[in-house]
Amino acid sequence: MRPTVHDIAAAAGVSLATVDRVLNQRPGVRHVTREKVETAIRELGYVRDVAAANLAKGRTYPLVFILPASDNSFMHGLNAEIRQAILRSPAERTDIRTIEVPAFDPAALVSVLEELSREKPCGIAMVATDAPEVRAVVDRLVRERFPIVTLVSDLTGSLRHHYAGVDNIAAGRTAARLLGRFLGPRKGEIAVLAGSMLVRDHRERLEGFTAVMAEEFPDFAILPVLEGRDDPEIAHMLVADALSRNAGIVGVYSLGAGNRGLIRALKEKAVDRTLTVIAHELTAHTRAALLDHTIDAILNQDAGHEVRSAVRVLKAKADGLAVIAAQERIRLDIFLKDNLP
Amino acid sequence: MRPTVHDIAAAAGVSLATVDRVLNQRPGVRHVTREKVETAIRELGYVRDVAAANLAKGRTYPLVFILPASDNSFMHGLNAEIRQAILRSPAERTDIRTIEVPAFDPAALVSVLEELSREKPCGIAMVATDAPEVRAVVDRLVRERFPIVTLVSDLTGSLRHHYAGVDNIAAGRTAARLLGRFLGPRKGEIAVLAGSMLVRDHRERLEGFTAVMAEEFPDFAILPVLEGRDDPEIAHMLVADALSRNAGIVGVYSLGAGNRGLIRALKEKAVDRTLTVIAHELTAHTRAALLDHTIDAILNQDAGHEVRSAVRVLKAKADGLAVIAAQERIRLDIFLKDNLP
DNA sequence: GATTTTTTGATTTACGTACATCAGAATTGG
DNA sequence: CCAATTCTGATGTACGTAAATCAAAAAATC
Repeated sequence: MRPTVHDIAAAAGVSLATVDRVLNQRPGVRHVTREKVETAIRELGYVRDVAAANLAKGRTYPLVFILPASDNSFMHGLNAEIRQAILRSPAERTDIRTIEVPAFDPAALVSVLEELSREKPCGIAMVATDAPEVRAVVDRLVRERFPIVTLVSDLTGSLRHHYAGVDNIAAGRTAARLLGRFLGPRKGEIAVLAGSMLVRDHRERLEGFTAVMAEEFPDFAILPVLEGRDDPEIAHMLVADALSRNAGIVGVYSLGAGNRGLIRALKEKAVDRTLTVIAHELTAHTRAALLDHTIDAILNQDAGHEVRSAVRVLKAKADGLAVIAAQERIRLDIFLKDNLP
Repeated sequence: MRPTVHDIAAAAGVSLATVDRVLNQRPGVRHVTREKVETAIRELGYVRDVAAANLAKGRTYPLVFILPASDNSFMHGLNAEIRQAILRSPAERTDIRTIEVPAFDPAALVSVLEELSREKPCGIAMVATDAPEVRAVVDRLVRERFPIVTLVSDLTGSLRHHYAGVDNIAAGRTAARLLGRFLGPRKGEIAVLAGSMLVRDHRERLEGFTAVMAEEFPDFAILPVLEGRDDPEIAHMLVADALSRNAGIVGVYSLGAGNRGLIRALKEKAVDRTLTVIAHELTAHTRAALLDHTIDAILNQDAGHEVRSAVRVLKAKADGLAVIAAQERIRLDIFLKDNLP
């Protein structure tokens, strides 16, 4: 049986009230007495029963998710997963709210964070825009003991407690190796379609991708990056144009969103040649394209896992508890035609 | 605020005691009264606060994990993860025990299950040996309302509530596509190293593998399966022998354990030729081999996820609650050199 | 209609913790 | 040594549920 407050009161030779004062850092305990209690806590290995404590306190965990107002299927999926988490709120004692901020707008993000610092939710999950001024506020909030996790996109060198997202450099490297190996001895050019080089995840994917291509598959030439702004129309235009003008393209890496346009361009322009294509994010469109061999592999991050992980981590941090690191690691999913969920 | 028992008592116009009788299916409630209460429960959307209930009941979840006594690194890892889960028991109110049974021995498994049916744990997780007599007991236990999940290896056509493991046919298919694509236009023979064809997971992996090879990469000839009994020594001998005698081998698929022996054989015999190798299970050895290019890809199932998922599912089933299906799906991890954890 | 049986209500205690109150003890300052 | 202050103990209530007891009411049986 795990020890209770009564046990530590008895062991320390003090009353329940004193134990309570120590546990909840209330004033009015002499230093020596506090030490006695803390010793007993350590020796008996007492850990507060969080469920009982939450029941007594009527505690809920007010959490805020800050998301960019981006209209792409990944963000829609992320939103949907947050709604699912909200549906589970009663059982998990969470109270989740989302705030939308303009995408790629550090100032907007900063002002939202400033405002939240007054409101005092017990945790913040944010899709970070990677800018120094954002890092500054985040670091300040962390020092003020706000649990903060970054979601999907991390904040370079900040003090955030946790990052619930994939390692995008590793993702880019993986894409490069898959593409290089799939292409084998063929030579040629490789087109890269990104959303915007202003986004950290895209920059990192590209960085990992070019690094491995250069190190291990130097026979391929990487064409200048096409920036599709995560928009299917623009992506379609850019890719169709590139394919028309350049017969030497043997591979495509799409590291952002807007894959609907990419797929359309591939179907129009690449019927005759065999192109190897790797894309990010599993959606209805990319799934269909994988099944009909338009795409060869899909790299994916599971938004549901990311949201659930963020919630678990924030709750744990709010209670000062440890997390299971392996459980909270967000994995890069690699989907081929054969292992689709 | 979510409704409590008091609210449904008031709404149904009955006393707390009656509500309690209905909720905990105690006798002594007239049919009409029970219906009134159940209507109120539905209309108010009442859901029992599991934490409070467990506190009141002093409930713990006695769980049993039945594992084969196999001496390979995957099973050691699985055991280690169960020990981790046992360390978390106090916080999770679980009470986990493991039972070892001889591997591939349906009779032993059946007798353990029979015994457990008397002991009445609140859930059973088992690495199933796929035999009709095992299925028969499992189905009987499920009908007697025992929560049962299969772990790592499933039980064909049984009524088990859940399978916490990967889809091994999909794993084999994925291995085939990776191997086929990595090999590209090269032709040649492919060696397959398995543990034993008596194990369902190995059979399924092979089935998936040969299916995709035949459909999509018919230019490769698959050599007769080498059965290494998951033993590094035997594996080493078999693979070394195959490589010596057959210069046409271009690829190797290792779908079982004993990869230490495989790796040794590859380093001895395949220095001169470029072999493409795909193996299962990420261990210290396979990881090192992936990093030094002896192995090209590793397929993996995360034992930690499997154990935690099994525990979550069993607890939920014991309480008659729903699980988050997407969360409990065990994914096939594909590791290249670049996305190792 | 009286009796037995079944159903229902009212009340209490408990789980482990939080939090508040008040009285009494120990300590400190003068 | 007394007063003021600081600490500590004792006690009670609460959270939402479980489980038990006993009395009272309702229904079923004869």
